[in-house]
Amino acid sequence: MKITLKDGSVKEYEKALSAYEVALDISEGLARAACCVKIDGEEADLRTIIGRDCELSVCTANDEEGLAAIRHTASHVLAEAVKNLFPEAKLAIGPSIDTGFYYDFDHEAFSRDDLDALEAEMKKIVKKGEKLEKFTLPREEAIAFMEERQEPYKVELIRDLPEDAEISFYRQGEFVDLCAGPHLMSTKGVKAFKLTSSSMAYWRGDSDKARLQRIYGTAYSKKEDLQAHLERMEDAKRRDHNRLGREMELFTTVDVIGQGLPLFTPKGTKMLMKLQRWIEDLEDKEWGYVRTRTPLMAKSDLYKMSGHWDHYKEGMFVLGDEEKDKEVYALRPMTCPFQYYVYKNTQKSYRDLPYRMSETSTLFRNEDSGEMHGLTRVRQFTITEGHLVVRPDQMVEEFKGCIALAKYCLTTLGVEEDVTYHLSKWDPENQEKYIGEPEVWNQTEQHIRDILIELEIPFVEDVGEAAFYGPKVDINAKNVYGKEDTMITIQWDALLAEQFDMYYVDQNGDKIRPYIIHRTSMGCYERTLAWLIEKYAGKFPTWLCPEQVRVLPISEKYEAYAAKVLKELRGRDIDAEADNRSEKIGFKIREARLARVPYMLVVGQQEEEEGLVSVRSRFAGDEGQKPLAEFIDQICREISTKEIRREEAPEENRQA
RNA sequence: GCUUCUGUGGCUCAGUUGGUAGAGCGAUUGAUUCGUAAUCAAUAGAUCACGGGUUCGAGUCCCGUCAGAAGCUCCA
Repeated sequence: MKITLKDGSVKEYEKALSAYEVALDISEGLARAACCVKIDGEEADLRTIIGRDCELSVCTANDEEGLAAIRHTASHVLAEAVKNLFPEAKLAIGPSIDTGFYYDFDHEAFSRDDLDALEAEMKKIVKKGEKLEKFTLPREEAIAFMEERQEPYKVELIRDLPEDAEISFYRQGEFVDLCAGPHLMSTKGVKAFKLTSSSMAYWRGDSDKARLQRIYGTAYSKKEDLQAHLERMEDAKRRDHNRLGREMELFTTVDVIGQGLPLFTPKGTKMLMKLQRWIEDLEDKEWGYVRTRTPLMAKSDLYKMSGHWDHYKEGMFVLGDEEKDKEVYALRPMTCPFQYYVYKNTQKSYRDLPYRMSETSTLFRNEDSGEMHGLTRVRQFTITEGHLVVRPDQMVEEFKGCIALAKYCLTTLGVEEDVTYHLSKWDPENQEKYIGEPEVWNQTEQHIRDILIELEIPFVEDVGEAAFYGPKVDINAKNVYGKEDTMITIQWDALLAEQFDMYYVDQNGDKIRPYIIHRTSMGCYERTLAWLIEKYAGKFPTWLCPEQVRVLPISEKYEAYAAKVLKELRGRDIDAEADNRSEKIGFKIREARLARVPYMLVVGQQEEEEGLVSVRSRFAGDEGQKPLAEFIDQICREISTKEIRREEAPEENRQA
């Protein structure tokens, strides 16, 4: 029997032996560090008996798979600890996840004190260092075994396994759990762990099923790694837009105004206006868009026509009472039908297409109260919304154009490397959720796939994420805690024109149904701002800063000169302020830094005579003296969006 | 919507077993007019989220409402 190792070398053995024994044969150190193995690319347990030729690689805590095995074992240790301290708790499931692991229990809520007690109990279990043993049972015996132990959730899991599946269990001391593995050889390998939080979770993720208590934790092979992880979480907390954005006075919320309704303060508003002026100019002057302004509300009739009244009424703010009032209105949750009527205002010829409409559009969605979060999930938001009405033969080119525009926006914001592209497809298993024929779906999905491949954009495909009228490209970004949000979406719609009776007249005088692209270029202003705050930790590119230059006279004597400098800066559309307080200059510099102002101009006697200013920048510190005019030109270049591709920011500003 | 946790001056937080509030930063005023990470002093500012309850007495205990956080579910 020949076993090929990761480095290409080959080991030969007479008879079958376990993966662990192979690791031991390679080196004792490796055997000690080993967490699991991959046999011909398949993840497997160290206990797996190898009896044939194969490729074997041993995974340690440095590999994704190895770390997962540690965490998975940690979740079993947690389950054992829970069973020890709370014997009445019922076990559900306990996998490893990106950031650690969790385990769900049917039990009353766990407090922080409970978690601390459980952590202590886990330490005891790890110290005992029981060996984990794997064994399998035939289906009926497995069910009987878990019934006897009074674990109804486990019984349900076994019943749902395929008839021919091997049903495996792991035993550590007294504790036994249904589990496919892989696991460490002993609980001793769970060296550094922490229970981070607990919360409710639904059995099988279904809000109609039982409510369980989930305990989250994280585990590493070394204390230092755990420490580093906890520090990363601390850093994330400092970048969190919901905290930093308030601290920097970009936005606030008020109890009596309501949930999910942020107020933008002058600095935040300035940033939003910079984004808005930039994107509107860009779309209109360089990408051929026309601008619309449509009502924020409409009669219920419109939503009945679009289908929203039946499918989305819960998500809308309805004004009036259907029972009593003759007419009921609702705030709009999207712009689509409004812009369709702009299109329909005049008859269009094939020559008029593509007809690209864009609107800085405020939308309202009545999200459930638990869904709101900072600026990323709100009840009122503004989006660079647009609909392109195109001839079928223009569809591919226009769709490409929308992706190119989105990419350009991301590049200008300096975040193009932080996104992932998704092709969101329909779910053929669930056809009643969508309209249109399967062939059309498969065709359009293939078109989009071809476009992404042609543009050399890496992407993943998600089943069941499409809109009901068509597939889409979603561009997602992660927040500081690793949670993903959609920033930009571009949707292919070959169906809705029919429902709204939209058409154009072709060469032969026939009325033809156009296709529609629903798209955003820069996304939703609130969400984009949140993302920028976290990306740059508040140290925005100069062009986006609400305050770009702060003028600091070293004493009152130079206030006149400072005023002159300020006037010249503002005359060139630079956002500048002067700090004329009678504080020490060092103090004023420190404050400007804390406010994350990118440039400080320290002005005093010498400068006034020679027309110079002393420049300090947020990134580079003291840049020395230069003529005022030269400095102004430099800043103007830096804040011109036409010249921006990417601001060079020091390492500390980049997201991990 | 569900589960848990949280809610004290503008901000960050302290407040021990129930005895009617404290710090730092910030703000204001005065002095200082100063060259690169904190000049000195004084002053103001809190019905302890809101509404009930227990108690001789509640920031502290209980219930409800509102708001925030984490997670679940949802995001057409």
